[in-house]
Amino acid sequence: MPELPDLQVFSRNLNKMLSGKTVKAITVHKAPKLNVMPAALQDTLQGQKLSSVYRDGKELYFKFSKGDVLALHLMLHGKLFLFEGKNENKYSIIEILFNDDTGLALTDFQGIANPTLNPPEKDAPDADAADLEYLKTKLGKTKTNVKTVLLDQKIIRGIGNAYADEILWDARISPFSVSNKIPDDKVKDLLKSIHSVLKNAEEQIIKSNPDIIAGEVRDFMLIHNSKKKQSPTGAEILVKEAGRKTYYTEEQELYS
DNA sequence: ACGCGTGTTACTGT
DNA sequence: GACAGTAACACGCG
Repeated sequence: MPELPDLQVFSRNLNKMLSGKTVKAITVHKAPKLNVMPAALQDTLQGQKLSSVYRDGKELYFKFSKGDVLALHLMLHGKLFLFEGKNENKYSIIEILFNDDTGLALTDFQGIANPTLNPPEKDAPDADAADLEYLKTKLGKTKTNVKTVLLDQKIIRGIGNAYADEILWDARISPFSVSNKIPDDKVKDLLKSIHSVLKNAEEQIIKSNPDIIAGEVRDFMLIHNSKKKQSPTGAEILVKEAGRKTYYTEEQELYS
């Protein structure tokens, strides 16, 4: 369930806690989508020092001293746990044991969180880094509603269902707006909101959960929040059910 | 106690 | 081919 701001905070905390440690062993418990054989993964990473941990799109990247990267995608329910000695966590996907006998385990009861060794570089910019020209061009090319575009990881990476709603409310654009009908100055607002909503969320999470490495924090959400009935400016919050839920208000302009 | 929720892929239908 | 809609993964949490 974690989204970009959560992952950003996890990555910073993991970087602080783990970088500098050397890999003693990798154990693959259940990772049918892993792109290499478990033995090859172990061979590659064993003995390498963890140089840094960072976020890339919705994945956590663990970069090692020889340049290899292990990417972890948490999907809906992936959770990270630190352990000492032996990993006792249920639903383990993969675990990394370090030379000092501490380790990191990725778990997922659904079994869909997945590791990738040396993932190919992605074309789509991260939400943090997307610029206005790019966004204008991409939106101009599609008739899909704008929320679908924000969620499309091939266009812009890192935004999930909940933050898409927060961002669109912040920009006062209806999630059902037709992408190529949104005027340029509104696209500018949208980009501003992408950056500010995500940044603000990250700050809120750090403030309330400075050491978090798993789970999610969303009680500060203004619109995508089932506990709230009204937006901060007093409009009734509406909910549209379509697989994932979309929360919005009539304050948001519909371009169509 | 039971309903809600998150991402991705794969597939059907228009 | 573009786009919409749906199911599946299967449990933790409040």
